Amino acid sequence: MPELPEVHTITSDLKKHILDAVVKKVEIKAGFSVSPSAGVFKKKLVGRKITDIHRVAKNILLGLDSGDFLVIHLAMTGRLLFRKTGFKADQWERVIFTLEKDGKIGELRYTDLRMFGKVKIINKAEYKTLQNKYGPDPITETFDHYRFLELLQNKRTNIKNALLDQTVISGIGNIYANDALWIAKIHPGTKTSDITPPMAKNLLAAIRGILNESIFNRGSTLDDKMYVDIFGKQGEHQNYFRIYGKAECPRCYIPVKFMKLNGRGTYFCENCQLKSDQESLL
DNA sequence: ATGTTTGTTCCGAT
DNA sequence: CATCGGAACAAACA
Repeated sequence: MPELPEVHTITSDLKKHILDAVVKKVEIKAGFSVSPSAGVFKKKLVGRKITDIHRVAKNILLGLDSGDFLVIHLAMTGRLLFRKTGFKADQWERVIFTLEKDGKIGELRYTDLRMFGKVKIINKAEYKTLQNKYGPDPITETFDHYRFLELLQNKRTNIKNALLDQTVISGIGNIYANDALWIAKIHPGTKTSDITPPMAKNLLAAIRGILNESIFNRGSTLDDKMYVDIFGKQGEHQNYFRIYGKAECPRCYIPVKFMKLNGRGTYFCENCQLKSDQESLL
């Protein structure tokens, strides 16, 4: 479930609590695969110190003193939970990392219901490849709406699908794509070729605004409670959704339209989110 | 029981 | 040949 704000929240909390910790033990539960093989994975991890923690797109990266990186992608239902040793078992445990910091022992638990998430060790070269895969990060990189527009113009799809394309702009998922388009008053089905410079400018500002607001609110926890922070606490941003999951438009108070666009649930207001061909009539 | 789900990747189609 | 979009991945819930 996590998108950029949720991954950001987890990453910054990890940085506060487990930076400089040493990995004492790694347990991989039956039925879950890590990369490389479980044996190599453990060998590259046990005894290593975590010297750097940051986010790349929706990936959590833990830099090790060996130069390798532990990469965790939570996909739809992954969680990272920081627990005291002996704390009751969590649901859907897949990998347990035992850590020691300042003489204190704790566990970082990777749990994942659907197991779409990825846990792997990569080297420096693979880290470069990972970084290069992604488009600009809307909150950590400085780029303007001209560059954004250029990236969009290279696509032949609708704007919502382009926002979800991590090679165009990274970190946005379905929820924030819906809300950003609503804030920018752009119809999700608008062809990227119909996006004008003012639209790109508004949209980039909307994306940055909504992502930063959600980070302030420590991310969004939906009804299924899948996203929680490393201490098991829910986010608050679900209380501030604009159009995602809504029945009526907060601006127009008319019923929200729902459709499937590229297989993803898409909410929009047909009154205030205009397609560009309609916009030209204004 | 069938349909739905915050993400990504693979493969067939265009 | 590059790009797009649907299916698949797996499990719980309504």
